[in-house]
Amino acid sequence: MPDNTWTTERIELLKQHFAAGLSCREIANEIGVSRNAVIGKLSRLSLTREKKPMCRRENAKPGRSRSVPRLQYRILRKLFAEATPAEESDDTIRSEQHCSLFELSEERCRWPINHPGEEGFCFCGNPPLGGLPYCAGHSRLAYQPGSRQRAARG
DNA sequence: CCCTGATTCGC
DNA sequence: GCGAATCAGG
Repeated sequence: MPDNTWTTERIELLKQHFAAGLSCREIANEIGVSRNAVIGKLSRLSLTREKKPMCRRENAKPGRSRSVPRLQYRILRKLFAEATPAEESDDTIRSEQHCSLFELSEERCRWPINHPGEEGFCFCGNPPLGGLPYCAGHSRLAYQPGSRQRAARG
């Protein structure tokens, strides 16, 4: 399907879906392109939604709002994600001896796998380094300054 | 954290 | 012209 980009047919679909009130995500999913592609094309066609999906710079409240740090937090998150692509993750570390909370011992790595409360939640269980609660790989992970426990294994 | 639309900028 | 990256907000 992805032969040519923005054939007249696709532009037609774009306009129709846009007129139908579909979100850019849905339009993109329907046509088979990325969301940014849809938005970019719409902007190029001067078809931006000038309605009120949200107002830019509407925050006129003094004091009660602290929406500044989130922006930087988002950027930092992406920066770390890029700066640490091949970093050792708990997914990379082979933990063949997963154990539950009650099966933990001094001989088992206490690194959590998956999110607490989740169905697959357990612990690494690998043999730890001397004096440390984690195995070699997870001890290294624990010391990573920027990477908190990104235990999301997918 | 997720999402949205809008703009920028390298290709 | 295209769209990923980024920005700006909910």
